[in-house]
Amino acid sequence: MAANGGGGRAIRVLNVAEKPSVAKTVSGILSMNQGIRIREGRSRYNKIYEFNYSIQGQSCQMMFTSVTGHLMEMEFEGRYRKWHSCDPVDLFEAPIHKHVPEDKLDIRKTLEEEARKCQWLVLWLDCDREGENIAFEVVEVCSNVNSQLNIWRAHFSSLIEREIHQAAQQLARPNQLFSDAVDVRQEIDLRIGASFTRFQTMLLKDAFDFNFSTDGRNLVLSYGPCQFPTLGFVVERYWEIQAHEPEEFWKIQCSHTSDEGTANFNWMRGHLFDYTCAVLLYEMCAQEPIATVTKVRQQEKLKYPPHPLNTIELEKRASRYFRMSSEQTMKIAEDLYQSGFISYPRTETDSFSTRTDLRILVQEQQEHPVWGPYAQRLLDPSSGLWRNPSGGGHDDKAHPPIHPTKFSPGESRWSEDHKKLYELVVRHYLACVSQPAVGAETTVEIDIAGETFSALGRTIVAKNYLEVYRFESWGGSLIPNYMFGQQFTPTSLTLESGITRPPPLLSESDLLDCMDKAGIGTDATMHDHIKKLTDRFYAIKEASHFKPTNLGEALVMGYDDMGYELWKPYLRSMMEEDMKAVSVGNKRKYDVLATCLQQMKACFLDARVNKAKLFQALEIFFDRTNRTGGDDQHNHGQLVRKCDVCHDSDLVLRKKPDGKFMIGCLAFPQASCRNVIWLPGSISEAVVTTTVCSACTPGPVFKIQFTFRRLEIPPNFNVHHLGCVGGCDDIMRQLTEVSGSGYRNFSNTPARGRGTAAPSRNNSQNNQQQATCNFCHQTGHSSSDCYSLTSQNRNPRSQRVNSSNGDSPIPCTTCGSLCILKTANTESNRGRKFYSCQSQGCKFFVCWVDSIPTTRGGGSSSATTTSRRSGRGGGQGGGDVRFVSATGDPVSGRSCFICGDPSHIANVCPNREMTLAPATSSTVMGPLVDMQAA
DNA sequence: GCAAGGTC
Repeated sequence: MAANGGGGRAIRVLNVAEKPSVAKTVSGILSMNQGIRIREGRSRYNKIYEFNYSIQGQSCQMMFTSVTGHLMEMEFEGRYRKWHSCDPVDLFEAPIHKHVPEDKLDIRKTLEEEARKCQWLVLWLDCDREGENIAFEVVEVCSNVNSQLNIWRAHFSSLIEREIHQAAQQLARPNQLFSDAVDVRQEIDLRIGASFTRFQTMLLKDAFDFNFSTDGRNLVLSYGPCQFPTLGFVVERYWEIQAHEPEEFWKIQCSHTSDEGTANFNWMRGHLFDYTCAVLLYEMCAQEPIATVTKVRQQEKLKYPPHPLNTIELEKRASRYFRMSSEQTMKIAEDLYQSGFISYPRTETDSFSTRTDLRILVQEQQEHPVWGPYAQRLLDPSSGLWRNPSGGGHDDKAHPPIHPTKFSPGESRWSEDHKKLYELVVRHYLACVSQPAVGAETTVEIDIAGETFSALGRTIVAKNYLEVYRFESWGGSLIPNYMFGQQFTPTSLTLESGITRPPPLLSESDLLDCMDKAGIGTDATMHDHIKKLTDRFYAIKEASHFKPTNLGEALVMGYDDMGYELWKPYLRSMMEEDMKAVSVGNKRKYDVLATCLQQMKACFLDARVNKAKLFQALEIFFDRTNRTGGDDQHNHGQLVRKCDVCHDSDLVLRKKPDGKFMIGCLAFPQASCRNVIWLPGSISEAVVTTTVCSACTPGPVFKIQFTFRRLEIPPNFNVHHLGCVGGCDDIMRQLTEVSGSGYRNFSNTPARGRGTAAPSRNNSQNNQQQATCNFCHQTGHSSSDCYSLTSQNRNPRSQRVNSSNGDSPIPCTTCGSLCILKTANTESNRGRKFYSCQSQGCKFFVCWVDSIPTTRGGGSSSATTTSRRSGRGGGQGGGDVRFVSATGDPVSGRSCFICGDPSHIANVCPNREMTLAPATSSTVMGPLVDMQAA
């Protein structure tokens, strides 16, 4: 800032912070807590601090107050605020303004009163884009009552004495570009959110019988650029789980027990999906089961403490360690912050400023009965426990990482959640400034018949931070000592099977992670978006994991079927990039707004044309109602043109309760305009498009895509017609003459080709309450639980494996349910057929059909119901059995190592059963041979 | 009855 000349009369300076706590702290620092007076403001929370200060030699009488976040809200003007006042598409252009909402009026009043008395205004808002935008809101309010104000911006990134004084002495001007970027976001969020929310709510709410309780709340099917991608993550994972087809794999497991203990050796190949290959390798090992130690490596390993805590980490860890929801975490954290026990809880920063006195925070914790002794050792230089914390690379330049600010052994008013969260913040902080845990690791590799196995042993040499950070552990076990070149016989060598499992549903921690990576929401709002999913009945939380409801899944499915990625995070990411471009001056605010809104409007109109996709998706899960209010969009109407009679309101396309279409003035019946165009009664569908008629004036007159009922129009007319009602369209005129208008049809002639069956079709097709399934026509389950619906019809995205129609199911040897023949579509096994249990709880993989033993010479390659696992592996016929590979070739020229017969391999040897342990779900062949005894 | 962003 320019110097203002020294001395002279003191000027009055109004200082405004983003929150009361900052006003208080900064006032304390600048006044050095001397001569400070506190006045009440109009608002209960926002006090006014008065003190004297000198800025670049200029004496200042400082008035320091605050707002509470944004002072203003963006809103549609007048009639557009009412849901039925306009077509939702109008919201892309409807006039908007910023205003101070009711609950902020007292803050505005304080600012106005103070601003009138001052010459300068200094803005101490947070140093981020939102802060800059709030700064301009404050400027607007203050300038309205005092246009002479000299306006300055203080830049500070932490509430540290030196930095605050520096900020006060180096005032700059507020940055309009930063603020513009936020204006862009606000406007886009409002227009997209309101238009899509009204559209889908009015379209679907009454059209379906939502068979869940709304707890007396009004059902709103909201859309938002943050909430929908958050829902998208939940649904996508759910689909991934549904699409998962378990695949069996095989691995060789080796263990060795000596006087010193047991070592479990893992196969370096991990596991193989090819059974035959695994058996071959296993046979080789089992035939020459001498293990030779090929490598012994001992090294020191460090396990580092976590980075300092930011909001997302706090939420994730509270969810993981205590199963606390992010919403509850933030509520408790806010309370702890308000009462002074922890620092500001909404921060992206995960590294401490070098100027922070880290030790003083530890000193305070020395008194604690549980972790106090650790804090004492931490401060003792001879313990060597201290370590300057490493940073995680994030810095919002406004707040430090979350850390304890005041010692407490636990307050009497604290809930269990308060205690847990305070303990987490303290222990996390102590861990951050501690040395990493030290472990001694021993890796031993052995070779058996050319196959490599390895075992890991670990002992913890120094726990260090793990002593205080009880939430983390570092498992490890001792293994016997081995020497390079040493040979031994394994205690057990088994071929084991496993089955690939689908990923779990998203936990809150996973969801926060997805949002963080995709840039959905901010640290202060992420938990709100998650909560919104449950509030809107889009998702439920079960055992700390999120699962989409039918409603949530159907909405995502509907948009997905339209081909839109409105439920994916890309839109938000693009907006974020545009905002950055605006904030650095690379793009202009109005250009970004215009482009984005134009694209979104086109998308909205497209979505409306394709609304049948939404209906189809919801019909899968819910019954249709007979209520005509279901398609409010049509009842309200889509804009066709400005009314050419009253010249005030709009002419809109409407669908009447009897299914006929008409175009009427929006002013009717409230106002007197009765302008109406009756459309042919033969129309089955009509949707206003974005195409503007080039002939009709005054424009724009939007063309309408009509669909006619074939039997009700002459054969030489097309059933599809892009028509205009402005007077230029001869086809429309002829069709109106031929089939009459909807009005005449309604009163005189019953419409042809129409019955009352339409609603009942849906009722019977989708009634989930019935005991008989509407899809497979079997009793005992509803269609929503029908397997065929789950795997194919209901979710077109889970067709990674297709059920084969032509083959009969076989009984499951595990659960008694039915196993059905499927075709794999995985990369490694594409086209192979296999049996798999259809029971959701069982998921038993039976076998690859092409690997099932066949009778030599019989030539049959058809699938049998034999299960390898059951030990009835076709081996009853003695040596008359062989294995065939997927290509039909013999897999090996080797003899059976059990009986020596060259016609088969050991897996199907008739003598094998004598050596087999009873089949279990995880161990197939072992322990095959007790090697020590052998 | 709509969004997301501040914050109390």
